[in-house]
Amino acid sequence: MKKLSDSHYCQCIYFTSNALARKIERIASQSWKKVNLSPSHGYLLMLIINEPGIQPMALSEELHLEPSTITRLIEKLELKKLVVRTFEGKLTNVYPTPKGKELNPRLKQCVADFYESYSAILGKEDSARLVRNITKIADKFVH
Amino acid sequence: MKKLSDSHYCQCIYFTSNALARKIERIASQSWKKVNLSPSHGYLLMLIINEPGIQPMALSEELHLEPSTITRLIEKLELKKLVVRTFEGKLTNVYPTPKGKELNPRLKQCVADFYESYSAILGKEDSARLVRNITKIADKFVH
DNA sequence: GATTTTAATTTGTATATACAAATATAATTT
DNA sequence: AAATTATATTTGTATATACAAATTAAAATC
Repeated sequence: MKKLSDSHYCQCIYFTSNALARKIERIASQSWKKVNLSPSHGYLLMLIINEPGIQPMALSEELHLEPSTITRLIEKLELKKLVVRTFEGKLTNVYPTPKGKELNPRLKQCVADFYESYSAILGKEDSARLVRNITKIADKFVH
Repeated sequence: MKKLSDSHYCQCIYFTSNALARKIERIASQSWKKVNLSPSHGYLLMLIINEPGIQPMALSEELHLEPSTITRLIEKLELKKLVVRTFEGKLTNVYPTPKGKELNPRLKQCVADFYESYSAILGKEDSARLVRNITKIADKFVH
C-alpha cells in the first residue's frame, strides 16, 4: 500500500489525522472483537464500571463525544444487558449490570492486547511520543 | 470544556487520535460549508480535477479510504453534477464536469481558510510538527 | 408562587465510512 | 480455446457519530 507520506495531502492535518484515526480504529476493533464490542463501547463500559451511576453528561465530557452519541452508545450496551439506566428527574444514572461487571477483566485484556498490537507496529517510544504530541495539541481546542 | 489531557484515556492512542480527528473534522467542515461539500468530498473533487479520468482504485490509495467508500463519495459528487463517470470494461474513469472545474478556485479557498482557522487555534509551528509526526508514524502501517 | 431561563437527556434524521458479497472484466494457466 | 484466477468496481448492509429539535426538569428571576 501507498504510504501516507506519498499522498497528495500528506501535509494536510485534516487528511493525516483522519487517516491515522482510521488505521488505529482498525487495530483497536480487532482487539475488541474478543468481547464483541467496538472500541468506543468498550471504553465507555469501562468508565461506567469504574464509576457506577455516572451520568451521560460526564461520559460525554470524558470521551469528548456529543451527548446524543453517548445516549446511542449506552442504548447498545443496554440491549446487550451490560448496563442499566435509572432516571431521576432530568438526570440519568448509568450502572453496570453484574454481567457487565464480570466482563471487566476481559475488557482490560483487550486494552492490553490493543497496546501490544499497535506498539508492535508503531514502536513504544514513537507511539508514546505521538500520543503526547496529539494531547498537547488537542488541549488547545477550547470548545 | 474538559481538556483532552484531563481524560481518563488521554494516554490511549485510540482515544486521542479519534478525538483529535473529530475536533479537526469540525473545523474543516466549517471551512468547506462555503461550497456546500464535506471535506472528504472537497478533497476528492480536487484530486479528480487535478487528474481527470482518475480511477477509483487510485483515489482509494491516495486518500487511504476503501474502494467502496470512494464509490459512495463519487456518487454524491455525481448527483451534484460535479463529476461524471465513464465505464470501460472493469475500469471506471472519473472526470470533473465544467461545473466541477469551475469550482476549483473556491475549493482552493476552502483549503486556505481551513488552514487559517486551525493554525489560529493550534499554531503554525506546532501543527506542522504534529502533521510530520503523524505522517511518520502512519507510514509504519503496511496494510 | 408564577414565569422565564437554563440544563440534561433523548429522538429524529443525516452522513461518512467500512465489510462482505456480488458483478463483471481481464489476465493467466492449462 | 477453455478454465481458472485475479482485479476493479459496485451494492447491500451495518455502524458510529453528529446536529437540530423535542422533552423534561431544575434553577433563577420576578
